[in-house]
Amino acid sequence: MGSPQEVSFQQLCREKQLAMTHQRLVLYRTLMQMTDHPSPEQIFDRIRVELPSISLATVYKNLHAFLEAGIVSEVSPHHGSLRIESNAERHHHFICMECHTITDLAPAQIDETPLISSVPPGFQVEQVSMEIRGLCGRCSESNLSPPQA
Amino acid sequence: MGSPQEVSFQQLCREKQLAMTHQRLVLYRTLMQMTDHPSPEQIFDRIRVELPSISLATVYKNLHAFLEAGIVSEVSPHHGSLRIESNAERHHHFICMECHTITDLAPAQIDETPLISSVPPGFQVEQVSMEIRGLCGRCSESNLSPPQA
DNA sequence: TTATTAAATAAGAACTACTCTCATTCTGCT
DNA sequence: AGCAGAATGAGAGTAGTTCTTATTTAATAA
Repeated sequence: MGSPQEVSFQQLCREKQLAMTHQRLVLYRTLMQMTDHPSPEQIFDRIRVELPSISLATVYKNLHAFLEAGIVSEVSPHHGSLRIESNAERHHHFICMECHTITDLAPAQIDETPLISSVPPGFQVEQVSMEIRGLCGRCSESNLSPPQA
Repeated sequence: MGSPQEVSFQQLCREKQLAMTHQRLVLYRTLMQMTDHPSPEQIFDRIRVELPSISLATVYKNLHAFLEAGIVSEVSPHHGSLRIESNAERHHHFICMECHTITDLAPAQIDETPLISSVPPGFQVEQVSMEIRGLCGRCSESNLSPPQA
């Protein structure tokens, strides 16, 4: 008992107002080891080796708890459903984290060479796309307004 | 019959080796009007106003046909399932269009100011992320190898 | 340390987004 | 017009995710 990692996770839970359960500790340890952007199912499969009785719903619920607490983040903000792009012009996107709408951004002159150079050898680049995440005008406003009856 | 749009869509279908059906024409027209990155369900709801008997499966099938033909494209390459990011360091992603794996890219020095300036007024920027789509090393290789028994 | 209370868990039902199957209809060619 | 292959509609089937509820567990107070 009391490995450095376990101690720091206990602290993290206290900070984020989360109860420190055994399941959460194992999930946390597993996530820190899986650096390849796993899906909930992949995480579940790996955790079950160590904790055979854990439920998939617990994995999902705690992933959401960790996401809300900022302990981990989400790579793809539109995993819920396919989104179609009919604008063939080169452009970038603004994604609202609240209402999930996607707004096209006017094409900006950006030097992408340093980015493309960071691609490992053997990989084939087809398309570069940039996205900004945040709050759209509408959601930004409604978040500002004080809670009133 | 024979509006300019209809004629050009007929041509497009011929180029892409797709039969020109009434459903496809209406879908195409609808897509060109919806510039807000709609989901298949939203597209279906809108098409049904004009074509009440169309089936959702037809919308999905033709969206895939249009995607393959390059008539439209897809905004989010990971809509299939949630993907977790445990790397808190600032970095960007390479997304393999074949096997859907996500590879972290080493942080590159890029001037993002022109991109951030393109955000409409009233929007709140929280995070800028860049992704490169293409083929990872492994998929790149297996695509090159000649088809043999 | 134990009692209390609120929160977390396991299990499986339910729901949503999407795909498949197949009988019928339509398109493109002759 | 006639034919062959492709597309459609309807609904069943599947995968990923969320909800519900009874039980267990953690955090706090006594």
